[in-house]
Amino acid sequence: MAKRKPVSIRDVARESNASLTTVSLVLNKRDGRISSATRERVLKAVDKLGYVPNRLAQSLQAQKSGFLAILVPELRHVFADPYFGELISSIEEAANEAGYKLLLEVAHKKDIEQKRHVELFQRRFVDGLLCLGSTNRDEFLGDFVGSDNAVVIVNNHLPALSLNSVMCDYRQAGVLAAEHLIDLGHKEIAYIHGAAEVQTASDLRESFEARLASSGIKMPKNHAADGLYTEEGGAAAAAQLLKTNPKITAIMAGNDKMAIGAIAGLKNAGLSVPNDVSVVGCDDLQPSIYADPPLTTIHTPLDEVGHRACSAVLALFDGKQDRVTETLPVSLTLRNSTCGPRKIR
Amino acid sequence: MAKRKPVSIRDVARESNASLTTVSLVLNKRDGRISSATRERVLKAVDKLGYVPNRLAQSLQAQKSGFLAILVPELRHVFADPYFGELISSIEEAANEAGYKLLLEVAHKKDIEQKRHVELFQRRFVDGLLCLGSTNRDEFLGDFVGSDNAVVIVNNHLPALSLNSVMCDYRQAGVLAAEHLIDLGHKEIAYIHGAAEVQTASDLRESFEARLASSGIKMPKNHAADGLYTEEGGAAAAAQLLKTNPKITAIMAGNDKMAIGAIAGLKNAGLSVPNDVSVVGCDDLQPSIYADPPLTTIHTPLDEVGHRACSAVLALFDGKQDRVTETLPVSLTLRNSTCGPRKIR
DNA sequence: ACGGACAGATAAATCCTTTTACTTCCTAAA
DNA sequence: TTTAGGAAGTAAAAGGATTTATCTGTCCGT
Repeated sequence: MAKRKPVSIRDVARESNASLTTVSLVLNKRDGRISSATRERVLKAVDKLGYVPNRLAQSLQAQKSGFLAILVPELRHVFADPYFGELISSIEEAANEAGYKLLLEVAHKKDIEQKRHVELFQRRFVDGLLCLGSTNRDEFLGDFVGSDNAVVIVNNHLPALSLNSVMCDYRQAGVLAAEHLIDLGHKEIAYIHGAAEVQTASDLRESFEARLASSGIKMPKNHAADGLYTEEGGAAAAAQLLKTNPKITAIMAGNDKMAIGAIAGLKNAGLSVPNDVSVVGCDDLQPSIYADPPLTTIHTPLDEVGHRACSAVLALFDGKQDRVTETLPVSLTLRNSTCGPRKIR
Repeated sequence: MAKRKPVSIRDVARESNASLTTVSLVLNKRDGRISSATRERVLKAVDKLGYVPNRLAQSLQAQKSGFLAILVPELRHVFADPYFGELISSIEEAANEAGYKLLLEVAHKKDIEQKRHVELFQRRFVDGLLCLGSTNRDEFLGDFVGSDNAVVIVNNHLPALSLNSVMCDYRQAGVLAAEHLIDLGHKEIAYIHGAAEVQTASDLRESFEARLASSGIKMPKNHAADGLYTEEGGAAAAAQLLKTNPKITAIMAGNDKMAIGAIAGLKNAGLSVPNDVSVVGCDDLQPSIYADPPLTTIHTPLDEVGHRACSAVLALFDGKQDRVTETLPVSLTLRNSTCGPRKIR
């Protein structure tokens, strides 16, 4: 299988007895000044030779790659996480729509150390970058502050760095979740939180606690536990919380994953959800539908976030916009993991 | 924020009073014939100007893009599916290791109609292509047969098309699952299958039924139902199967997703898993661990598949290999969704 | 018959690197 | 003194497209 030499615009020019310029003009429909006879000749040659323009040459000349990169953290099987998956899917839709292709970038430590993330732009790999799962610890993102690179933080924001972002309103999420539990009559409420270095996680927790407080419900220190953003962590946290504080009747988790883990942990401890303990999640990803019981959770419009983030990064690249910070409203999705508190224990 | 003009090798040459060639030689370490004084001058200039080579120009000249594409089917939220996610993660690892970047391609119908998948190569977008979730209906893959493009079908094979592939042994999977249920003493066994146009799905089913048959266990037509490769489908299929054939004591599902759905469907119908009905899945993806009960399933080494598929596509591109068909062994992962059949009903 | 306008087409520059094929200048051997 | 050979370096081509500036003609008006 010898590699056939690909046809170039030169071959088309020769075949059709026209100049490179003419061929290029015809192909790019800037052919106002080309006679239809010539145009036909050129198109026939293109067809005959099966010519397709080499996009490396095009990009080199146009000074744009036509690629956007998606940067995800270096976690085990990160792409198998439906949170990232849903975002990626929606970004892909929008990118495809706009004629862009998507590059996958994992923030491998060694790449970051070598400033590969900056090279992504310098070396013309991409026109824009969408950062998923960023945390306050990702200092390398500072390299983009003040640069003219089109970078958008997706579904998060970093108070320490002035960067563009498109995200859900996690403060509103906290309020909605709190109000739901308050409305159901819960008083002894616990919280399973994700990593503190994720700003939206802090936002969620703070607003949740603040809303409880404003209704006179206090959350002591020992009513909070770290769920490590994993099912295992959620399960362990739930088990421990109820062991330490048997009076707890409801648990809010920082995301669906931990909530689902929490349900498993509670069941394991012989408790029934929601009859003994109500559980609320946050994200509303597909697995929450198939949880047992199906999870009551805060719906975050990740599709919308993905689409807007993609539009934003393109607007930035095109210079149509200078700065983007969008916050999208969330809502409560009621399923079967919550009910009123048990009367007596 | 005006876009700064990027530094090119020209600027470095000027700054260091050397020729383009010299700079290039130094940068590419083919500098045997460059004096160390000159080398130093060049490197200093590179450093001072912050020069990084433009990879579009490099790729254009080298006639290779340094990209591999991952082609996935056009399914809603395809990236949120942990099956694809796990494969993508492992492919990414291998690609990164080899210095390659990954491009995401969704097989959108309109793109396929326009032969965009072939253009991926013709236009030098990628050096190789990894096809996930392909089916016997994907006739467009025929465009790659006999071409010199580096294309690998990942975790599947297409009998109608002579293409490279790396996959798990789904025939062995069927045998292992069947033997497990036979060993437990089951006689009334049902099957929830995925799409018939997925070859490995047929392989799995056929070998499963054949193994049962060789132990004298027949599976009548009405012991099989389509689970549509979704949780919902699995749930519906399980419910229907048990309604029609109340004597069924075990169900094998074509993948974990349908198995988890089946468990939900059975529970919903008031049946207990595994005490009333055993359920076996196939894939061994993360959610199967957190199913309730944790799912007994066939472990398919997707990580290994991803790694090997990536190596294969690179070997093909480099011309080190002409044809690849690998089949990797699977194993049974025992969890709690199976036990012996209930005695009486 | 001459200048201007316009249609149709093209040569050459540009984007940025790598690589091939020299050119110079020395040194050491004959 | 010539000459072969090595060391150090560079001009130019190639890779494939787009775009700018320019060049022929032709036709019209005066």
